[in-house]
Amino acid sequence: MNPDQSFKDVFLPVQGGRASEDIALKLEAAILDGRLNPGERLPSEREMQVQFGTGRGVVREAIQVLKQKGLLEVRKGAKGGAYVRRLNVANVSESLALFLKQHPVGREQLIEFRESMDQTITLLAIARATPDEKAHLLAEALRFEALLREPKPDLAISGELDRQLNIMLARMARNSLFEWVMQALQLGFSSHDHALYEDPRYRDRAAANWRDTARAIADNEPLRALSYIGRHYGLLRQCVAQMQDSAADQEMPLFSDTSRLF
Amino acid sequence: MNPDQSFKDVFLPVQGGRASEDIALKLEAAILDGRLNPGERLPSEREMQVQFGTGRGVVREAIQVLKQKGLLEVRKGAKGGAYVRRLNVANVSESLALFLKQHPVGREQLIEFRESMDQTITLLAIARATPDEKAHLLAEALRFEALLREPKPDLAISGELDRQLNIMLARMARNSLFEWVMQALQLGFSSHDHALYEDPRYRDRAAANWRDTARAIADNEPLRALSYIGRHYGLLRQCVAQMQDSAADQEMPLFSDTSRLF
DNA sequence: ACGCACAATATGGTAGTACCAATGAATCCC
DNA sequence: GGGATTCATTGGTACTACCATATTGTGCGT
Repeated sequence: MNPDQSFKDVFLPVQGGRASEDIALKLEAAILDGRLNPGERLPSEREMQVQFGTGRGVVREAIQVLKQKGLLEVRKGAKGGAYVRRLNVANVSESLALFLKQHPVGREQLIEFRESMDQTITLLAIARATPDEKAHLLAEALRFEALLREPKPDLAISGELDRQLNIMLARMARNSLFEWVMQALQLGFSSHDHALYEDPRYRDRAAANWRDTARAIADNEPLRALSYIGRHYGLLRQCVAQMQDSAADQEMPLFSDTSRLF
Repeated sequence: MNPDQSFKDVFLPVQGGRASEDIALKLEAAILDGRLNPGERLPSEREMQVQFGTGRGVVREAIQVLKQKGLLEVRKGAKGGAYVRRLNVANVSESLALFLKQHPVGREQLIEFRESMDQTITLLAIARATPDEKAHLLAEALRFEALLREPKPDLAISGELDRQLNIMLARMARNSLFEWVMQALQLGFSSHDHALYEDPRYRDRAAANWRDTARAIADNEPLRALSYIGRHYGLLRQCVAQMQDSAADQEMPLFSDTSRLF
């Protein structure tokens, strides 16, 4: 098949009703099956307008949709235009976070889910990760612990490090799905863990627990590791329950006036 | 990240660069915090065009984005317009499926992930589901088995029933996250299970195994249930491996997982 | 020849208008 | 009173013009 021909096939006039959707679907299909690769640049809007035989508006709307999906990146100015982009988990996380905002899930459900994932991840990591990786995880856990023992630890940095530890562990499980799901959950809901390290009463215990977990993994002790995982989530449950109690009087104001929006 | 939430600002024209994004963010925020509820209708495009002080194009683009996100549903004609919609898992599944199309994950990784989820789900379901639910699951599993024992079973119906069984089981775990994640995975990747029921050599065994699993759950026998779960995925692994052998000439690279390290 | 300011150009972003298409409601005719 | 017709509302599309911005080229001055 002539690559030029297949490339030009993407930009054919649409006949159906919803022109912008058709164009978006054509472009998406072209990207997904490799006729358009990440980094490549689509023709300019005015050019596509001609090649699709439509107005510029529908081309723009199609580009908007694909941009929102994370498939395109649009730049202004000369040599600008729509560039094919490689998807990353952030798009899935965003979609998931949006969904969970309309379908609020209980804290306990979220903790429970993550706990079960972490258990599996830990077992897989012990079985599959290299000794170097395990040593590195332990070293990072120790660094994390030392950082949290500072008199005034930087919570932003420590939160990021905690996130990194989780991702590192998930990666050691040698199954991208665990890594991605954990990442997606964390991107939208790191607030709970944040609380754990904010409170000085839990901070040290949580950090020490991370260290023990990493050591158990490095020592190839699955049951001990699982025990520490359970302890981590036990602390988390205790912490969020306590925060909920102490902040019981703080009431969120209700927004019920739709008239002010327009 | 921090849009100005002063309520009066929504009346004013946008001054920054991306007007359509601003409008989309405003509307999304209004939907998420309840100022616009599912079923409600937004003003017409021409009306919003005036109220936002912009052209109609940017309003349309904003609506397109929110429609793509699943937050709006647009109808034509009189009494048409943009209606606020309640999100469902399908949007997350779609996003996940799109991501996985650009980051192909190995069959084994997918099976492994689902197996670990199913194990947890099964344990939770045994502990939490009512006897009625367990009896119902068993009844459906028996119906499923009977259907697959027909001389020429309808694979479309049986596939749907298998999906229903999985969702039912996930629901019995009393944690929506498991249900949603399983649903999201199934919506995009039911092809593997389909293969299991296509091959007559595996069909009967897989169906009988579903029945045994359901019975073990109904009998509150967690270890036996886990054993059957393992057997199910063992069959699935064997089946897809066999199909891969028989179609060895058709090679598809499953590992493009060469993501860079940070 | 070099470098910096300035102009030209390409391209997305926005505004505005006009018209088409579909849909539901009001109206009219039998 | 009921069915067909007309009408108004509203999204869908086309076209044009202009603005904002970023890259590229050009020319002037040193």
